[in-house]
Amino acid sequence: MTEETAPRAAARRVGIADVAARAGVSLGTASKALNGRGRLREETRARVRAAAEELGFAPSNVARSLLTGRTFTVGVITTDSYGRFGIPVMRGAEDSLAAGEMIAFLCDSRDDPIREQHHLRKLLERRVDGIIVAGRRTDVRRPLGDDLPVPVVYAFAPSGGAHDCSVVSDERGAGRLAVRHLAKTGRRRIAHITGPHSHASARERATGMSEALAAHGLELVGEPFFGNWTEAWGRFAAAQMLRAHPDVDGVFCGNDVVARGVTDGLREAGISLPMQIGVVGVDNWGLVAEAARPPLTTVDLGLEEIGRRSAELLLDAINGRPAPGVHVVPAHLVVRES
Amino acid sequence: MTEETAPRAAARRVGIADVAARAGVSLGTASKALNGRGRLREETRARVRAAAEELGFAPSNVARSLLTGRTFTVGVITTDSYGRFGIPVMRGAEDSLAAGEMIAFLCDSRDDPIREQHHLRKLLERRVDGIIVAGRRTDVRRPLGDDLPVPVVYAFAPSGGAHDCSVVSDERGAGRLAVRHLAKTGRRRIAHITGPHSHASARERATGMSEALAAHGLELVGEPFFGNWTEAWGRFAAAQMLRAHPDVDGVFCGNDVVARGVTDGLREAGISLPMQIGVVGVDNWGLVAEAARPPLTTVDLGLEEIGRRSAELLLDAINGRPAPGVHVVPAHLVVRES
DNA sequence: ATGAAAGCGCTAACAA
DNA sequence: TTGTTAGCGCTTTCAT
Repeated sequence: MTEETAPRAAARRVGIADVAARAGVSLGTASKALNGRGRLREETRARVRAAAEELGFAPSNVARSLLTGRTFTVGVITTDSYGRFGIPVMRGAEDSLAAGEMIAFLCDSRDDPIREQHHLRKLLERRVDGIIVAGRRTDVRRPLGDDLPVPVVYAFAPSGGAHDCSVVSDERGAGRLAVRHLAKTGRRRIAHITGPHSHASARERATGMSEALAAHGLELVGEPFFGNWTEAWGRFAAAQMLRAHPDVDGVFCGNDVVARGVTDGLREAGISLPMQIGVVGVDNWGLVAEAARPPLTTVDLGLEEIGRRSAELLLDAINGRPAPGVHVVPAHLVVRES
Repeated sequence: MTEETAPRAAARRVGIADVAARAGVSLGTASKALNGRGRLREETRARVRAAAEELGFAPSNVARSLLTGRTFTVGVITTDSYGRFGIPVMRGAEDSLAAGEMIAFLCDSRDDPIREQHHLRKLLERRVDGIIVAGRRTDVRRPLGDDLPVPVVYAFAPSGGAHDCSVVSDERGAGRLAVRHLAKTGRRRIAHITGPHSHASARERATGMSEALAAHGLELVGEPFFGNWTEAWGRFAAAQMLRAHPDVDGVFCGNDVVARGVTDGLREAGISLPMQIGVVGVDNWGLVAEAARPPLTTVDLGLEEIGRRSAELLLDAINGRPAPGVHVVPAHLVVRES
């Protein structure tokens, strides 16, 4: 067998005992030195640290956890297969967690309650310190379970449980921001093209829109166009709208995908954007908003911030300071060219 | 304090000792009963199981791990912030891992080696059984570290390490499949619009394309259009191409985003698709491919399969059957209307 | 300032 | 068939 093909021998695991031996101290002393506890001579501390360094010692979190009862680990259960909403939320959560030296298990429940319970069990067996449940719809969801031994924070999709902690986006605020922008840029005849009426987000955004319209002394042109969250629907509805209300000068779209369809539909109908009609979407989904012609002005729901807040609230709860209730993360406008 | 506002008391953790007590057996017996080892009367086994069930007992994986040295946990380090490539790979990996009752820690290195080493250390401290490193470019990457105490599998971005195990997509095969499809549907004057020449994937796909063209006795029309992975580039290049070679009847695009730009560019130049020109992309990125007009025929690189294979190979390595080398996952054509 | 020893929750070898 | 016991790798009293 040549050097070339020989599999590398697995490195033996170095324990704190090895470090202690090399530094010529007892096991307990080594522990104190490495963790900065107890009273030790600075020289000893340094010697131990050096030994640990040389040996490439990585303390076993599992042994430590067994003793302390904390794993510095949380579980994130996402219902949307790492989709449009779960991803930014996860990224934000990881951000906050890393700051607390914690790390996250990722589980995808695919919206299946059975799978969700399975993952819950796996997480509990691993003694996570807490759990974040990230949904994909803004509609209220059933709690993960009752009487769980660890705190839970619901992100994006709020829990229906009375004492639960949820972090959600400001859907109404998004509608208000969008319309306020249209009004401020001089649009007076505003229409609305959005997704399914069965989605809470579509309804809430429309409600926010109505509030803002009223605040500006405006009225919606025609009825809202409820449809689905596709570009094709956006194009179709834009054409229809143009036929029914040729004098529209602003369109608030329920999300960016629809907005992109709307811009395409309008442009292909000979409208010049944003001169004749202003369009505003919701989501600030880079890929869609930036590829649209013109690039979309849109409302960012702050998904990453939802993730960050969720993780922070979870850490607080883990540390004995729970903050039950629904926490709303503000939305903000991202102005591009539409 | 009313029932309504009282915070729910944290449920006390139930241990195997509680189960044993309730079942009226010793601690060791309870363990055997629950794990199906040793010789026990079936009645006893049932009694213990029942007790565990009633108490909602969840065995502590951390205690078990300390003893057995296995955590049934792996780490996934992704370099692309859960982006276009990391996500499907992760989903596939989770798939395979769940089958082995394993669970994954997710870390996002953001392509920063410092952050990567930090995460590596955290994972090692938690005694993961193995690690998957998911990249975002197909270019070769530097190994995670040498002499690591656990097996590592590189997904998508192969490792440069001689004894390492990598799972990659078949970029050349993708180019070949695309051209073969164009040729089979009667296209004879084929052009190529793609991303940056600096990307290995752009070069490899072009190479595969050339091979397939040669196999069909065809020659590329003009030089390949190297640019960037954007729709705007696709539109621009399409117009340019049309001017230089008005008789083109097929375009192989380096990816779906470019392909979508190309279809828009061609359509807006008055070409009817797919009658006059056939277009094929690469990626099968649903969002893009399905929203294009017409929906894109494209090559799927099998990203989820890469994730699944990676996890399987990792599990094999963990179980003492490493399979070093570069494993190629085949691509396949997805026919839509373009 | 340092060492010795107990114990976290579980499994497995050995005794009964 | 069941009970008893010795650790897994570490932290943390309590002695020294």
